[in-house]
Amino acid sequence: MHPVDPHPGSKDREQELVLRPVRDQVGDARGVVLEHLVELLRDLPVGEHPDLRRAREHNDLRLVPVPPELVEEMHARVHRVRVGVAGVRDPELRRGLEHRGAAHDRSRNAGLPAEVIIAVDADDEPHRRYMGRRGLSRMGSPYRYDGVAGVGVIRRAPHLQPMPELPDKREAFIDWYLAAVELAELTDKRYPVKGMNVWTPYGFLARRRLDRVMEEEIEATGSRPVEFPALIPETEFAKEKEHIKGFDAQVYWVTKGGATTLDVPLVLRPTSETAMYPIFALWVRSHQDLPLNVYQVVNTFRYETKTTRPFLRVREIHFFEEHTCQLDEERASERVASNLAAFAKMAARFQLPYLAIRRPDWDKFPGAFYSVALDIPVGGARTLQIGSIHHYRENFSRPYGIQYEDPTGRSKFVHQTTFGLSERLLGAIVAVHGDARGVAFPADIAPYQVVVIPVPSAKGGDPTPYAREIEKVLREGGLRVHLDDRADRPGAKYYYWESRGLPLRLEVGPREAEAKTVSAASRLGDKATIPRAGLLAGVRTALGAYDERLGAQARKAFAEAFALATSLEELKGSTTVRLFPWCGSPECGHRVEEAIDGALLGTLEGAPPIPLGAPGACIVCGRAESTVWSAAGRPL
RNA sequence: GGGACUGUGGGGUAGCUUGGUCCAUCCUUCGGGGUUCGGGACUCCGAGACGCCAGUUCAAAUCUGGCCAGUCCCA
Repeated sequence: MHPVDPHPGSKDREQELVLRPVRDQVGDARGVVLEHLVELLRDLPVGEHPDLRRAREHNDLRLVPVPPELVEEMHARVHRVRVGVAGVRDPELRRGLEHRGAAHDRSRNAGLPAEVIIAVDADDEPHRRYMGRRGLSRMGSPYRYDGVAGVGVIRRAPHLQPMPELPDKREAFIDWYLAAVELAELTDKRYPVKGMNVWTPYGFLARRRLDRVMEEEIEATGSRPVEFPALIPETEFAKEKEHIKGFDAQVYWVTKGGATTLDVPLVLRPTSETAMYPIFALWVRSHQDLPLNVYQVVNTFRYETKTTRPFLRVREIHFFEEHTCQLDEERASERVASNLAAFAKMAARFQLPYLAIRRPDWDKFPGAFYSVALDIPVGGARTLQIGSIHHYRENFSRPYGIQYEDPTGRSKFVHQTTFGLSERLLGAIVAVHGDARGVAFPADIAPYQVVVIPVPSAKGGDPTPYAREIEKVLREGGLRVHLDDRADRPGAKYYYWESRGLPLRLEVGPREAEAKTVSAASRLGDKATIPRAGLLAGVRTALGAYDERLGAQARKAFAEAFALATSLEELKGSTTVRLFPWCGSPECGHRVEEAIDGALLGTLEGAPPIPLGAPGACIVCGRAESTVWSAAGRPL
């Protein structure tokens, strides 16, 4: 009998094996096992055995035929591995292996996270080659049992098995982001059109919260909802030259109705200026019709050529767009300011710190007089534009003929503004608030603010009625609450809801039922006991405190995302978004973009996000007059 | 727009170099049973895949072509 350990190792030994660091595949428990075996076999005189060499190179020892001359060697090392049979369906073979003290039955191994088969065979070439592929199941009677030396299996220590983890947010942001979004089930990206994803119920609930906040805050400034059609005739679309130039490459065309080719091709709106403005020309007649402030929340379409990502870059965009017509340039500028103020209120509800920044001329919205972008830092020097506000002056009103008669009877063109936001906000909330456990929603956005989790116990009786009572009180108090009464273990539910960003979890078990309390735990780990008597107020307080902490955390990270740059050198390979004085000249601006290998985001509207004095000499040309604090980064 | 690479159950993967032992591996997931429940339990039974279409071949997950989808790099 060879020296494979016929007796399962002690608990301690198993744990020792399991606790070895996973080599490179996060969450791949098999990696732990393989690492161990690689180690075992590291010193084997592998010689010219290609299979073993390959196995060693690829760290894949799962199906390695071991040449006979190495058998003894190997077994001398394999003693630390618990040996069993996995995947062996042939009863005769299994019995044979079991007889040699080498097996557990298949069913006991079915749940294993790892399976390592070390088979030894001295038989003919084809046999040697394929014996492993079918888990040895074909190695019954037709083959010589003597050729099989053993099948190695490492059992896990169940409570110590590493659970799948998200990629590191700092090291691999985009991987983390995609995994977090997927884990939270905010979207289903398996829809077979690139850049067009399905809104799942949970994701839709979050989106609807975002929409509500946007609608409430914009309506508070006197804007009213409208909805324009999705298709725009080419003839209208083509009226403003800069605008079409900017969107030409990314529009979807509708060229046929049934089998008939359309006389005038239709554009699927990439944005709605050209859909609305011919109608605005009809709506606006006199100065009494102004201002015209309307918004819509619709889907727009852009044929993105870059890599699409859920919420961040999509081809069907869930778009909030406000369009206004104002009496004159000054009133339009005031509207821009009003939009900025409205966004500040929205952002406060999202707990999102942001940068309002005026884009350089070469990066403004196609057709705009100027553009103010809303940017957030998302790690390193990377930034994400989450919205924009544009002043159009008369650039659109002239080609579209949007004129009014002023009080003196003179005809004038309106000055227009727009304000755009999208589901990128949801991506931003994920990006900013999410952590190693997944996404974290601010209370105003969370699909559910509170989830009640009953904690059953054999001795304590059924807590469900009490849990229902809690749920009812909170619901009647106006909270978005959900009772998770699935037949799962409480711990599993905790992880589930944390990964989905739930702000506040209420644990309700026999102890709480007895004491007439609930135990609350926030997404940030804060715990509290809330008395049943003051339940609603207590929950509200906890939610408020959670939001406050979430916001504070975000503001801290926000401030740390910026650093002053005093020379072009410092922009190169920068690991933060950089702030610096800029003279405003395009030449200097482009030098900045080259240096940071990204974009000059523009000039700050308002105070810098970190304390800085008055801007000094331009970072590029050294001119000291009329410089402005500016920012550069690498847009995502 | 140019180039390279990839596509295996719901998710992640093994197998592909060298076509055959593959009615395809493992983890997870899902359905059912038992047992359990205060931080991802265990256990038993079961379900589920070779992107699509052609071609080569006695034989295709594996080779070839086209399409579709995706990723990366360059513009």
